[in-house]
Order: sequence, then structure tokens, then C-alpha cells
Amino acid sequence: MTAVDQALRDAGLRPTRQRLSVLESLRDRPDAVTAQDLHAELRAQGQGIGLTTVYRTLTALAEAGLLDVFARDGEQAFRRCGDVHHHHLVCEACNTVEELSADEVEAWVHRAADRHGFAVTGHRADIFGLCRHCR
Amino acid sequence: MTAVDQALRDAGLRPTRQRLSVLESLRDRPDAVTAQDLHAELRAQGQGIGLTTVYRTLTALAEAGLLDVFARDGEQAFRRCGDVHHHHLVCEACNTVEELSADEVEAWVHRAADRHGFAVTGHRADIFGLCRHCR
DNA sequence: GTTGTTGCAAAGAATTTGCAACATA
DNA sequence: TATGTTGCAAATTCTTTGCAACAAC
Repeated sequence: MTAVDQALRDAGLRPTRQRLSVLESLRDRPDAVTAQDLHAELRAQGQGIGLTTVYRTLTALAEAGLLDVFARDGEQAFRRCGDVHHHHLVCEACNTVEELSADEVEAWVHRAADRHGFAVTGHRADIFGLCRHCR
Repeated sequence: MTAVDQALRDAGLRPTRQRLSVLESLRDRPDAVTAQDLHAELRAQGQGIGLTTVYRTLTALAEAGLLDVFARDGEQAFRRCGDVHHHHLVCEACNTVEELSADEVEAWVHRAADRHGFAVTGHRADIFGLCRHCR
């Protein structure tokens, strides 16, 4: 059993051919992709998969915490997410996303929430700009 | 000339009746609203305004930096934005948004960007949860 | 065999665009 | 008057759903 297989099992999802295609395509990919784009790409590679399935798979994986979701115009873009911090450096030219760990942000989150009587369920800290290759 | 009028002029937009309605409705409103909701609300109040105009007005105001945009499901929600920091405490129950200022986050942004050779064009730091009233 | 999954076609929903009438400067 | 704005209807685009065939357990 591969790591990809395991990830699906952990999410309570059967490791079908289509889901493996999606996960495989997402593995090591630095940029965030939309369901539409990923579907077109997989079809171009000759992988038989329906758009509906791509949507359902990405949504399920995001709910399982394996993917992060970004809002790009009116669309949702997904990207593999390794940690639980969700702090990103997003290149607006090539859509590459680098993950950051930042204890300082975590500390700020809790301090700010306490100060306002907020019960925190989540947070995000994203930096947008141009990466070293696109600038 | 009112402050609302001035805000429109600064954005290079003519202060029409419809735009004033939108800005007036947004003024002092603590929660973020979608174009659809705002349109329904204005119509319910007897304000004559088309959905298209609401979309165009909100988009223009957001581009001018007078509104912040939040992604809510597949929809965009807008809210008046006073400062240039874009740090928010968002209540997931009532959609109220409190603004935060946080020099510590600004400092983190620049440090992280420098470390990765990134040219920063913007950033966001949002905390999600339940406000003191909804928790 | 039982239950979860797929994918097509159709439905749904948010948003944008064409364009003629209208308002602002 | 010249130019920006409005709003309807139609078109686009993203996303979800119904359902029968199919694959995984």
C-alpha cells in the first residue's frame, strides 16, 4: 500500500483509480489548481475522469484536511497541504504556493482572540506577491 | 458634500443615487454581505436598484480599496474597510467582522517575504470563530 | 452481495456582458 | 453636449444533483 493509498483510507475514501490520479497529480505540485484546470489536465494526459468526480474528490480531500483552498476570482483553487498552519506565500503570477510556519502568527491569533472574547475555530495568514522567479 | 460623496469622488466614481444607497447601507454595518443579499435588502427597502449595478458598484469600491472581500462558500462577501491592514476577526455565525491592527503581523510579513525572495503586493491575516455574542 | 463511486446530462447559482435609455458633469 | 451609469435580458461560468451503470469491499 502506497502513501497515497493510505492518505485516502485515512480520509475514509476508497482508493479508486480516479482518486489516485487526482492525488498523484497534486503530489509535489507547487501551484494551486482549480477543479476545471485539473480536469482538463488529466483528460489531456489521457486519464479518464469526469469533471464531477474531480469536484467531489477535491472537496472531500479538502474536508479531510489534505488540501488547502484558495479563492481565486470566483473560483476555488486547491493545493496539497502538509502542515496544519495554513500560512502561505502565494505567487500571483505562477500560482505557486510556499508554506510557512510561523509561531509568531499563532501567538498573535490567540492574543487577539482573547482580547475580543472570540472562540477561535481557525485562521489564515497569506502573503501575496511575486516569487523570486516571476518578479 | 457628504463624506460618502467624497469617498466616491476619490474613487473616480460619480455619486449616483444607486451608489449612495450601496455606500449608505454599508456604512456602519458590522457584517459582510454578498451582492445578492445586499440587492434583495435594498429592494425590500424600496430602493430601486438593479442587481447588475450592485455587482458593479461593489466591485468598483473593492478595487478602490474602500471594501474588503471575503470568500464565503463560492460567493464573495464585501465589507467596509477602514484601514489598510486587512486583519480581521470573522464571526462564522453572524458574519460580523472586527478589524484588527497588528504591527506584529506586518513585521512577520516582511521578514518572511525577504527570506524567500518574494516581492510583496499584499497580505491578509484573518481569524475565524465565534464572537462573544454567538459563542 | 452490499455499499460506495462514477459520470453523464440536467439543474442551479453566481457573475458578466450587450446595448439602448438615462443621469451627471 | 459628452461621457459615465443603469438595468433588463441573455449569455457565461462554476458547481451541484439525479440516477443508472460500475467498482471496491
